[in-house]
Amino acid sequence: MKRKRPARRGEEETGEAAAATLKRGPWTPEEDEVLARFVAREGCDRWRTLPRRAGLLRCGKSCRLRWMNYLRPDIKRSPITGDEEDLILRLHRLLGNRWSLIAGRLPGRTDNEIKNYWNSHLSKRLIAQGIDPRTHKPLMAAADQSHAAAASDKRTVPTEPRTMAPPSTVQPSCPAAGIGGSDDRARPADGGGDFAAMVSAADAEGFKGFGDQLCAEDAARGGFDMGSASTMVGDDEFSSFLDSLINDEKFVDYLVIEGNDHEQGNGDIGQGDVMEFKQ
DNA sequence: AATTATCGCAACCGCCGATAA
DNA sequence: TTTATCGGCGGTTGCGATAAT
Repeated sequence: MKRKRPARRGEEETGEAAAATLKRGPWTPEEDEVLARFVAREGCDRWRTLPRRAGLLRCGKSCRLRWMNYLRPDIKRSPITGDEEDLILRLHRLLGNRWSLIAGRLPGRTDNEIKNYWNSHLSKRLIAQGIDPRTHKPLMAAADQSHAAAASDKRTVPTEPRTMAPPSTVQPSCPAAGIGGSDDRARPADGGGDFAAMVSAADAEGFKGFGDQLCAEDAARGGFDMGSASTMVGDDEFSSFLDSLINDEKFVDYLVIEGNDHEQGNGDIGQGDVMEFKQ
């Protein structure tokens, strides 16, 4: 069930009243300079009042976005490398469309950049190779699955509510902070990225450590929630956990898939399954 | 050379959970 | 306890650049 947004807030920042006074559209170099200077001088703790204090005719959201996605000094301008692309693929398979979480693992990259790169490059390439970019499974199997899912539920995306980590685990977004990584909410992957199943599968195939701990605690609670998990074990440990999943052989090998599953149509990527993903 | 289609990126929109009042 | 505000997120749109016809 969607929560009704308070009208006042929307009117304030994005509504017609604001549109009459606030500037929109592409940022000018002058605006960029004003914003960058102001953030360097005053910091970026209160985006809502920042434009007024800085003398910008933009809404706070717009300023924040411009800073986060373009003006921050630690942003990489270079094209996404093969290694980064590989990491994006693995992380997307683990996390689904959790772009900020994915960006948190790629220093210098923003969630918007990764999202755009995924939508314009990687998802198309996967489709061309017969792989469903949402599930990372062969398209035929994915189609079967979604068909089955549709029969029981109109939605293919889990309707679980978001779980946001406490502020203590949320990194600041000012210059000193890394890019991305502010999303510790870590919902289960949208559309087929069933993280609990994935962790269990990884565990069943030899993954030990956090998988055991998280699954056991999850079982006790009656449901797995990666957001809680990351909070529960702390950022460093969660980070290590993620690293271990990313680097796990199972996910390294996933770049190449054997033809068997295509024929069997079960879509599962198990041990020995190798998914072709070459440029 | 002109027109149309496609692509990629920047920015916006609407929603959410957290939190201050 | 309730309500308003805030920061942050993912999804979507708009537009300029480029390619194709």
